[in-house]
Amino acid sequence: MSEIPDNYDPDAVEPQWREQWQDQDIYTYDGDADTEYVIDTPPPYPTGNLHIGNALGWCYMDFAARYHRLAGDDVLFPQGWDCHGLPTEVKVEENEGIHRTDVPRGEFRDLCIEHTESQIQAMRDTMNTLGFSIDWDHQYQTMDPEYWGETQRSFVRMADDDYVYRDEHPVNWCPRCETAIADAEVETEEGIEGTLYYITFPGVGNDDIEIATTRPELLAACVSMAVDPDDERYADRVGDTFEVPLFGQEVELISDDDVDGDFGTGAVMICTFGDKQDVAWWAEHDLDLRMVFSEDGRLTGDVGEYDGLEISEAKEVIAEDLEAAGYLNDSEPTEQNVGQCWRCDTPIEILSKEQWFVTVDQEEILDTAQDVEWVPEHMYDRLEDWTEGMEWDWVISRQRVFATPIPAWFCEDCGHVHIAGEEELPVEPTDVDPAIGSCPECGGDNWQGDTDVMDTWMDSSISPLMVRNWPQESFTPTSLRPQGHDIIRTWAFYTLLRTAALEDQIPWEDILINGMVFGDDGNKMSKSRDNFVQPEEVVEEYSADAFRQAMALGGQPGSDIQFQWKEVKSASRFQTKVWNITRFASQHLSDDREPISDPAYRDIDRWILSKCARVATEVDEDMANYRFDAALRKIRTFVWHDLADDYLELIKGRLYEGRPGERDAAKQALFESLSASLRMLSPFAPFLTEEAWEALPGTTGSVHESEWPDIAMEDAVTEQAGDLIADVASTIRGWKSDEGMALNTELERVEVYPDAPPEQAIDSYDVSEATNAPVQFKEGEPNVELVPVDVDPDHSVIGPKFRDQAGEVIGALSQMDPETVKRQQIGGEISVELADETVTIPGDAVDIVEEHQAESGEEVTVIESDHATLLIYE
RNA sequence: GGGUUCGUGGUCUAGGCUGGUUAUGACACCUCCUUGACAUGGAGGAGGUCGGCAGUUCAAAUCUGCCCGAACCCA
Repeated sequence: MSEIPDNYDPDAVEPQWREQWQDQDIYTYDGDADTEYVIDTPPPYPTGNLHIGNALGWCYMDFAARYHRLAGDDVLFPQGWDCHGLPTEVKVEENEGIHRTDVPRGEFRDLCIEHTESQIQAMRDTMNTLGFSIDWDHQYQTMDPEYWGETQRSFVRMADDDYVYRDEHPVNWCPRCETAIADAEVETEEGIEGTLYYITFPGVGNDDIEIATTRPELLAACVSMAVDPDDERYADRVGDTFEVPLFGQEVELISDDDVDGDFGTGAVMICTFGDKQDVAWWAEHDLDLRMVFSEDGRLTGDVGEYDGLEISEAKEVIAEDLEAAGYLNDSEPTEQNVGQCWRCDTPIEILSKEQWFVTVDQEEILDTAQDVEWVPEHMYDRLEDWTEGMEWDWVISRQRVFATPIPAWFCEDCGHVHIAGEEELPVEPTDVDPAIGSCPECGGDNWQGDTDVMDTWMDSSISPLMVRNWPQESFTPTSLRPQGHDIIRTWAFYTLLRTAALEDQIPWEDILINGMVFGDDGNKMSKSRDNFVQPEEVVEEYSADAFRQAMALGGQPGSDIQFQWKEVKSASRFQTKVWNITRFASQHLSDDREPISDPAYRDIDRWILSKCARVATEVDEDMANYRFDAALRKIRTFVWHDLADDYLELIKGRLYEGRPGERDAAKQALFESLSASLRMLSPFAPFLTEEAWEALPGTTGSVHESEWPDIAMEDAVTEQAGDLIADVASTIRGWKSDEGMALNTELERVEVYPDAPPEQAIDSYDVSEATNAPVQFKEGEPNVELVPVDVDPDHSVIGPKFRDQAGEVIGALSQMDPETVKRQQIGGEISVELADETVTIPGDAVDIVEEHQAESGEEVTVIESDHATLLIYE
């Protein structure tokens, strides 16, 4: 016996274990076990705030990590930080009141690093609060030279294999961030209000033509015009020449299938570049290149008086001038879709720039993706759609500062481009000259280090390699990649590409896509809707364990879930229940209890152990398949209903006043089933189960270092017997409650007539104790009137036999007198009269529902329970 | 416009792939009950045309098609 607190107080318990676990290093990865489970944890952007959506993903990882540890795997649960990027630069500029060009590059980088470190600390705190079993010895930051040096190595190797190349090509350009961005970083904003202008292009030696455009500011970049080849309005105009209004260049009308004849006037101008379609036409028809935008989004070059105007200004001024000059015929409001920078929502432009690219080999990426197990399966479709729709290679250079430097130099004398050798990495080419010394082309030594840096996805897309200690160790795929569906086209896509290119392997065995977390009102969480919940709030009000359970039960992994306070509340109640069960057990168990080799188990002991064994097997499978919702539900049902409601009540008699041998057997089964329950529950509620584990006499160490239950006690016959006993006990309990009796009211006797003859004699000891009544299990029929009350046809027998007559047969059966049906059933066959014939059905095609009824005046109460008829004598 | 997912009592959710009695559980609601782990508990109850329409079938929440509605991705 031991004394443990009456109440479970998570506010006191959780912080204490949090600290203790840190000292104990219980989540440490050994690295030399036979079976491993390695998580390619997402490196979040250090925003300083781990929001509830992140928390859902981390809960899933932690459930998997803790489960695999119990299952005996050597688990690696690392944590990285994707530090580089524009938001930090902007934040630092804001905080310091500077522009990034105001200070030397190195100094600006240092400010970014300092800022990032404080942000990481805040997020680590939240992760620890929520009890994630991260191995902090395996932490990485992409801004550390040890990391970005490897990003550079991956760049160098991919350049050697011709995946990386430098070229001039149109790229998406954010004029605010003043950098190239990849397709994946462009988001299309729908329904932007714009104006559609109808503009006359004077014919050169022929009639004028009218085009419609939303972007008059691009007239200076106009290099051609196009119509649908099937458009009869322009059938004989293709090949004619026209003069671009205001700017004067002459352009030719061409035809192309991609022109939408129904839009505007059916004629469009082609500019370099208004959008991707322009790029396609430009390439296909070998048109001129007229770049009129600067990197900061102003008109420049051959634009005459409009030089220096911002795009939006230029649009207005040029429209006015067109009108004044008589070229503008009409204008009307229109809705358009605009590509925007995903970081700052600025409409992007397309500029032709010399940049670094990574080849997108669609086939290689899809082959790799197909070898990965996608959970849920359909998420693979998203990747396939995106991959097949890729038109351009991945532009990886960015014109920024806080990112991995591109390890390359340009020879100022001859223009030769030199890429670093692996041995000189990590390298900041703007600070040092290449190891090669003089230029291999011209022998000069005027090197200009590349000031461009890499897309941050170049860092994070090697995360599985880095987790696997690449390149020191040969790469074997990690076990799990968890991530949100919003970054399938980026992180998942790039990682597949890179691992295939660098190591010709899959990056991970399984990819688990988590859904989004909505607010309690079903809407997307937002501060303005006042449905915004921060994980810390939930911990404060209830507990981290309750939060984790609510996340698990929100829905099956992959689907979006709704955060619900009521789930947290019910989880919290369950924890109280678990605590009380543990408290009860601890009152009866002692630390010096020796396990008995051959306990004198009664039926109900074998029953709870058999159930427990089956639950452990089922939950094991659910956990392995990432069905955390189903797993936790099964554990809860078992603990609450089988263990607490039924088993505990049934063994109280033995525990309080049983003979020693039988009492010890009950103790042993109680210990086994509770200990197994705590272990199965520990991935979901690590704090509660650790506290309970410690309180439960007979356990040692941490529950998180224990093993998955292995109870070889599954036995269908015993379960059937136990189900009957539990059924009888709870039926009597329920009846007493209905009758307004105390639960311990003494009864003269209860006779039990099982519906199906049990395969073994039923042990009535515990149920008699629990109900305070001698319970006798009888064979045959009770000596009370048995009244057939209903006919229950078996559709699966009658259906196939009578096919389209089945409905009629079932209808007729239900009209028959149950008494008559029963009499016939005893003879083996039942004849059923249909509208115009009589059919015979086998007796086993129906069940007769019968009720036992006490004849009036008898001193007995008859109750039908799930599995038996009970005769209660008071 | 294309693709994916989803629609189950008041709310959230399981089941759906593999069609067959009374459709799971939680929260809320109503009634009753302090019994030696637990009133943060226990016993019982009410509440559903499984989005709609058609089809396949003896039989559809489940399979098929169309429609309506929602979310996400892409154009």
